[in-house]
Amino acid sequence: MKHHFITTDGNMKARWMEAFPEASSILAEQGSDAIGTGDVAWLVTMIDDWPLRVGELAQRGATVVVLSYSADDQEALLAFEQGARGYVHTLAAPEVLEQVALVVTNQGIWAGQALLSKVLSGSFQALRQRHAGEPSLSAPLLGQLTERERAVALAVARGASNKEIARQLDIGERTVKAHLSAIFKKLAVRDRLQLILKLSDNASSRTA
Amino acid sequence: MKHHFITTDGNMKARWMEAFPEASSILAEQGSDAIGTGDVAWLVTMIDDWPLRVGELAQRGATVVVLSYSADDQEALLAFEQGARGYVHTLAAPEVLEQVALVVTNQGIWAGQALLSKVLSGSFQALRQRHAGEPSLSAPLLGQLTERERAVALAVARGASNKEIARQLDIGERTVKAHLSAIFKKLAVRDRLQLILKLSDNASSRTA
DNA sequence: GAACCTATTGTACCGATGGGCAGAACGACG
DNA sequence: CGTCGTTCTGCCCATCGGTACAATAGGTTC
Repeated sequence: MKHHFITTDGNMKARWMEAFPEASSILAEQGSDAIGTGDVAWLVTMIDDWPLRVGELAQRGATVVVLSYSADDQEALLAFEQGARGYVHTLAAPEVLEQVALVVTNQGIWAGQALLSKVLSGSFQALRQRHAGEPSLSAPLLGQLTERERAVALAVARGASNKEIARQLDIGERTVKAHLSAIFKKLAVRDRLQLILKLSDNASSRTA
Repeated sequence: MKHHFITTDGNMKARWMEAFPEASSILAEQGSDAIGTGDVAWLVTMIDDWPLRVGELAQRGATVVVLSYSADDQEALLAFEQGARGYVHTLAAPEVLEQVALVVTNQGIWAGQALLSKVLSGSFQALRQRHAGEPSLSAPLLGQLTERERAVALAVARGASNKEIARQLDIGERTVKAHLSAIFKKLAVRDRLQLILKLSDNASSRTA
């Protein structure tokens, strides 16, 4: 496993050498033939078509880390979209670079804290909606319920109370509870709150 | 910061002990009281309601890593959806586990390569849309709330109970109720159910 | 300083919720 | 015919959720 630093001028930063004394320097104009599967390619964003290069390298089986002077979330996401495994500041300390290498070569990713929290908190929502269109999650969710349970589940998803559901379906409130208990168990949620969240996550693509 | 391995049988794998000699073993049936804020909770998917446990632990401020025998993207996604910071194979080597711990305790996430490309490429488009449009999904709604009320509202939107919110914000359950009453009045909803629906409605109508 | 907002917590009440235990009716399957 | 799954219901009980009626304390505004 080798380290390659791909730059526009072929100049290696001192701290790069410090972190990886064996690393090679590659000019952006050069081809990527010297980079093999499993190698780590460090690529700076000074290169005009760096996103393309990232994709190309990732395709070849290289582990790509993008080095950027800016801490731009959009840029980072673009990098990851192209298949990069890491996104680090160009001026990162040698110890950090070693840490990054350790992580990315072991199936991890490396990105800034701010970006990660965004990805985890916000974008997963959208991603789940994307997956919801497939018959993988949404259909099996309601599909594993009986007809009556499904009716109750949908009523709950609208925010109805047990009493309201009972009236709507013309059954006793106790029966609604019974159905709900079955639903909770089947869908592995603890209460109607979680059920709403679970359902709305998978239904928003169809109701919206 | 402690490491806790939560399993169905209480049996710790040898490599777990190797990676974290100080780690404790917790039975799935047991409560999570021994796990504190900042601790790392390693949770196996053998546990029936592991998604729920993940959410619960994450809510408590623990750093959750899901251990699974299968490398299932959907499962991993579910894990992260519930607030897990890592998703790693149950049979991962001790060195890998240590790396995972290092990453997740530093605000990083850990997941398999295949999933990451999916997640990040999806997130990229989601973030891009979001940044192009309004700054926040339900900004107008949350904007009329105080900082504390907003925190409570967001916790409710995740499906948290009053007790969980109290733990999370380190305040009394009674105080949570007080904030909730204020929220209900301001947003003109009758209960947390409607609040969730109102917040999620606002989110989907904007992205659609 | 008074008025006001915010955050915090208390006691108490009551309806809503979830589950345990139990039973009955019905259709399907073997 | 017996078993199983589904639907429906009863009673009881523990907990949760929301609110009314308070109080204390730290800020800001006028």
